[in-house]
Order: sequence, then structure tokens, then C-alpha cells
Amino acid sequence: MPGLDFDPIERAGQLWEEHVGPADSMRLATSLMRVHQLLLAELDAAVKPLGITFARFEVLRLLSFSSRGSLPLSKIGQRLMVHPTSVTNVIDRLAADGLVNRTVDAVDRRRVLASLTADGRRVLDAATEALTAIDFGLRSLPAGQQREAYELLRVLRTPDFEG
Amino acid sequence: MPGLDFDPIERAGQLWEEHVGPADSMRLATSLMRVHQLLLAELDAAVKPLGITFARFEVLRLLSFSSRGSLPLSKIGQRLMVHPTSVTNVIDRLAADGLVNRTVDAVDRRRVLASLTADGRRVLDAATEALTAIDFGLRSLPAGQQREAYELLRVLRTPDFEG
DNA sequence: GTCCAATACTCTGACATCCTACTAAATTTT
DNA sequence: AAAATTTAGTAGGATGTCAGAGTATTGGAC
Repeated sequence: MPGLDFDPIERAGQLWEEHVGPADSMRLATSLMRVHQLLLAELDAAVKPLGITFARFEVLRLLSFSSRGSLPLSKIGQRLMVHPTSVTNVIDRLAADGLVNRTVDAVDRRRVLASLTADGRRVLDAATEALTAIDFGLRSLPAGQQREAYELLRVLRTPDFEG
Repeated sequence: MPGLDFDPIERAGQLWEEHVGPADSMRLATSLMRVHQLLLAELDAAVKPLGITFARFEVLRLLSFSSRGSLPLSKIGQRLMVHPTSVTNVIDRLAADGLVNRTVDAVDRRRVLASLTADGRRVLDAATEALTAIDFGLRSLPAGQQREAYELLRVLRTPDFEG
């Protein structure tokens, strides 16, 4: 890095972003990492008083939207795009806290069905309220730009679809 | 990415997102979570043959841009916006693999300085090449939209500044 | 009908992250 | 100069994530 008249250390964070070859993609990738870290920290903090994390909130929310009131773990994994072991992990903790029930599917005994308990419903409602109150950690972004960002990211969520 | 299944028929899970009340912010928040998961998995896979993770790549990259060739751990934490213990963790693993050196700062003996080894430099170069080859997992997003997304997310990365 | 492949989940281990202390060193106060 | 405070890093524990291996169940091939 030749010819710098300011402290290179203090500027390194910005420097690589502006000088390195594949600047745009690297910038966006690292930016997504940072935003995720900050956002998740804020969302976790918002629901922490209720004894859950944002990951658990997402599971509870998913269960509340299932028509039968229950979902096989594999389905939860597909929806949240997480590994089967992650689902088992989170469901175990939710069950230990009495927020969900686990039952073996009578039709296909390989399956485990998770469903909300009354407590789970209460916690979900309170968490939804808490998260809505902080605008899901996105109040610094105007509503219109939230939509834009959502549309831009849509393609990245569906890697192998429609080009 | 085994365990991830994108059956379009089952994607009804995303439908509700468009019907619920505080739709925009919740949609964007969950979208960011999914994109992060998918992106990180792809980036980790790209550098896995080199024996590192994307988190370690970010640390190596940061060290390579420091003028003195070393950085105190606290500075690394600030740049990557992660907890001090996370830095200690990653540096420990990098040092165990011989990719960085740890030395106590002679000026301020509270500080620990991390610096790249020759091996670390080699791994960093190879990782940069591997990540560039896959466009940092963002090839499905056109360059112009990558810039747009970056600009939109900027505000979320700097919650305290309004620059 | 039996055997085999696919599916659903669990178990163990690795990783990165956070939080709450805690120690050591430097800086500020008094 | 001594004490209090701040700063840098570490230790231990929890969480969520993934990968690999293993068990149980189902469903298809023969």
C-alpha cells in the first residue's frame, strides 16, 4: 500500500473495500455478515426477557402458522433452511421449556411432530409484540428501502431457482 | 448443502410473509437471516479445502492490510464487529494451525499482537482466489444490484452514525 | 414377501458467536 | 505515591449452526 499519508491501520477497514479487485461482491458479502451479526444481536436482546432467542421465535412462529397446529421437524428445517440437527437442537430446548410438544407421527413413525403449547403461544405473542415494537431492528431503514432490500435479496435466498 | 431442500410446492411458508401486519420489517429481517445462512455456507465451503473458515479468512485478510503486519486483537474485534472472546477464539485456532503469530505488545503489555506467518499469507492468497472465483457467493445478483444492496445495508451496519 | 434404498431423526464433535466473570496492565484521580 | 478506574485479553458456559455417523421406519424392486 504505497503512498499513504494517513494511518493505514486506521483506514484498513475502508481501504480494502475500495481497492481490491472484486470489490463489489466482497464488500456486499462482508456487509451481509456484519448486518447479520448486529441484527441478530438486537433481535435476540429483544426477546431475551421472554426466555427465548430469535431462532426459537422463528420456530414458534412457524408452528403457529401451520394449519394442523403441528409440523414435522423436517418441514421446519426446510422452511428455515437449516440443518436437521439444528431443528432437533432448538426443538429440544423449546420442549424443555414447555413451549412445544413433541409427538411421534402416527402415520409415519419416523416423523416427529412439534406443536405449540399454551405457554408457547403466550411467549410467541409477547415476542411478536416485542419485535414489532423495535421494528425488527430495522428502524434505521425507511419502509420503502426495506422493500427494496427485500427484493434485492430475494434472488440470493433461492440460489438454484429461476436463474 | 445437504439437508436443504427447496421444493417449490412447499414454499408456501413464504406466502404468509406477505400477509402479516408488520410485513416489511419482519420479511426483511428473516430474509437477512436466510441469506446469511446460505451465503456463509457457500463461503465456508469455498475455503474449506484450505483448512480455514470464512471467519478466519476475514481475520487473515485484515492482518494482511495492516501496515506493520500486525494488529492488536481488540482492533480486529472492532473491525469485524465481534466480541473480544470471538477474536481470541479464532486467533487461537489460526495460531494452532501456524497461520498467525501471537506476540505481546512491548509498548502496552496488555495487548496481544497477531501477525501473518508465511503459511498464513499463502493460505490467504489461495482463499482470496477461491472466493473470487465464486464471486463471493453472489453471482446470482448482477453487479449493479450488488452495489444497490450494499448501499441499502450501509445504514444498518452503522446504527450510531447518521453519515 | 424379502431385500435394499431413501427418508426422518438423533448423537457426537467442531465451530463461531455471545455473555459473565476474572486477571493483568495502563491510566486517571486523589 | 496510592487508590480507583479503565482497558485488553482470557476462562468457562450457553447457543445455534454444520458435518459425519448411526438407528429406525418406510416404500420400492425383484
